[in-house]
Amino acid sequence: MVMKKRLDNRFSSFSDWTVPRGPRSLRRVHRKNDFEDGQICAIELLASLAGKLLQDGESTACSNTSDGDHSVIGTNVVKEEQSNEERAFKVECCDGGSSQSCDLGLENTDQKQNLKKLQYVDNDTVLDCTSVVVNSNSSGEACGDVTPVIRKTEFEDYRAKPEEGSPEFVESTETGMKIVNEEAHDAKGFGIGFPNMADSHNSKDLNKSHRKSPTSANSSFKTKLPLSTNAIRSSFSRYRNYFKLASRDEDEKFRSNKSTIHSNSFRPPSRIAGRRIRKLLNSKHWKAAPKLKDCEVPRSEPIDEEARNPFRKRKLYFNGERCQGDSLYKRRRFVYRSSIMNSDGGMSSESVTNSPEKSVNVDKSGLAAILHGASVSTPSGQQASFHSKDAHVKFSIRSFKVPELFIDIPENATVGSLKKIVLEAVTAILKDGLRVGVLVHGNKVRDDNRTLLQTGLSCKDNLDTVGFTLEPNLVHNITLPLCSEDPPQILACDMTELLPSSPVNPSSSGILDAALPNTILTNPQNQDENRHELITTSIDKLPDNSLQDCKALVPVPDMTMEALAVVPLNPKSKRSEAVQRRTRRPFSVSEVEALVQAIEELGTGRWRDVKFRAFENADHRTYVDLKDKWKTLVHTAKISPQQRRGEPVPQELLDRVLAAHAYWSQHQAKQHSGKLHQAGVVKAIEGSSS
DNA sequence: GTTAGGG
DNA sequence: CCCTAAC
Repeated sequence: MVMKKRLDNRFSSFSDWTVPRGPRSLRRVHRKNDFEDGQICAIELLASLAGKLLQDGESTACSNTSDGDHSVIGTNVVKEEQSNEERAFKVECCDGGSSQSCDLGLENTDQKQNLKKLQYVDNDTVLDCTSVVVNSNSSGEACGDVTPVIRKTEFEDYRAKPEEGSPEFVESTETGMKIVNEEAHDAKGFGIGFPNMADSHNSKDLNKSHRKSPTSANSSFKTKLPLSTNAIRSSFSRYRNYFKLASRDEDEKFRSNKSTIHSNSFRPPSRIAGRRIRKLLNSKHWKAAPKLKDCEVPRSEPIDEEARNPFRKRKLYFNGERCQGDSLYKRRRFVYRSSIMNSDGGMSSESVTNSPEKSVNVDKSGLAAILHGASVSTPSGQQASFHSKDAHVKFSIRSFKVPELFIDIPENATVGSLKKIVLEAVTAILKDGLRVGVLVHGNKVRDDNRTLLQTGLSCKDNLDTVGFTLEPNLVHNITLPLCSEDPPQILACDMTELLPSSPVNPSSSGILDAALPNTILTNPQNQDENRHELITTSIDKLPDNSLQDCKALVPVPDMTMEALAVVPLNPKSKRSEAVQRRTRRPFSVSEVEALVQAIEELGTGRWRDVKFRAFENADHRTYVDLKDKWKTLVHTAKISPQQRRGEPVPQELLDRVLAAHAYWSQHQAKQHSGKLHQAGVVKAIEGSSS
């Protein structure tokens, strides 16, 4: 009876929760679990957590009245008190974490003293929930007992979809990334998911229904990411791979159920928006330093600890920030990234975006290194023979471009501390070891066995087409201590230089397609000359505590997609250009089909609607993109097949394109497009194509 | 914020 | 894809 009461209470409290943004769908999913098959897990969790709390209680002097309240649970007094607690706890964990963990909180937060600790535990728990893959050592934190359970449920939850039954799925981040990677390159991946998309076209309400009742585990992750702010993401950094693994393709390409896109308040920052912000920032640079005061959270960590490792504090900070809800979300707009360019010798605020989308969509990330003025000499003796050992190609790298860094630092932090942070971040990025990837004409050369000659890198003329990428050494990710939160940052480096014996592992060449774990850099210790070269700005020696105020320094891998895009090899083109072009993402046939269908139904001139209808969850596709694609599609359909390039679009689709184009051209889609027309369109199209 | 169209 | 004018 008591139990029932408690449960009821708990459930009702759920509905009262007002978690800002994305978390909703997330919670929905989790709640579903609770109701259906998650009961046991939840209870297990509770038990585990309770046990853990008790253990911790010994040292924290927190009383365990949890036993006592069973008897009074039903009383108004207790109830009210509880609700307060709940509220408090809610604030603590409303980051959109699993409802399970929140449940736990409710059950175990009888003591206010426990709140703090609980919060800590819960945060860890949440983190672990999302990790699944990462080592669970959890650095001996209180979550030790709890995480496994959560992990299990979470894992099973979404596991069913992405990669069922793959043992390695849970074994390592690296594996996860690989899997993602494979999927990313597997056209089938999309094909599998597409049916859903196609189906949705038949029902305008589908999206809505999806939102109302997410059915795929993917959605949970989908929403999860958007939820997190940069700061949050940084906290989740090491789990990024996991996210990717679970949802990247589906989330990105398929129409998973994201409910936020329509919401202005929580619209996944589109690139457009990002650019806008970026532009804004460019003009305002550091003025937009976030005000973190209201975000401050009680720190459970000793000062000296913070001083010792300033970055650790970030975790706490982020945990706290996650509680900020909307304000936090809004505030993220003020978070900026900065990039360090050796050419300038300084750093410049470059962009502010931190779209979850980006994090999800990132294909390539890293640090861009540009090799300017690469010089290549082709020995005269170089013959056509691929085995010529005498021929040499010489490269020289003049500069590297460091990838964007995400820095979240309080206004009152000193410039010196900022410098130090930047330096540490950069060094940390580099210290973890990098792999070099070679790009030719923007395409990655995966076969290490190919010779330069074969690759076309033996002649000067082709040197401009060579690019290099620095890939994180994934091995490090796996061994990262839970607390250190310092996943290696990915560097996309673009140098015109190429080392013949670059240690690129062909098998892992796909790494770039997996998002790198977002990481907070810590303890950059290895600083070699080369690294220092990256920053010409002198860095004042600061006392360790000078960093005390540093909230976070995070390399933001997710932005990588854009930031990492290999810098144009052509030195003359735009080397100093801060804003880099988005990486090209050719539309797949499935996407084209979705687009065509949407146009057939909606007509042209309603690109926003088309976006929401057919690409709502493809964050990397803006309606402008769709419009442009349609434009090219129409053009493609008009030209001869011989003139077409890229992935061939089925003639059937092109026919539909022409038909739809013709129809809507005539019917002024923009004005009165409606359901009335739809039937006609389809009809006309059918007639024309048959 | 969207559209439309040139680049 | 980007950029912008126009709405």
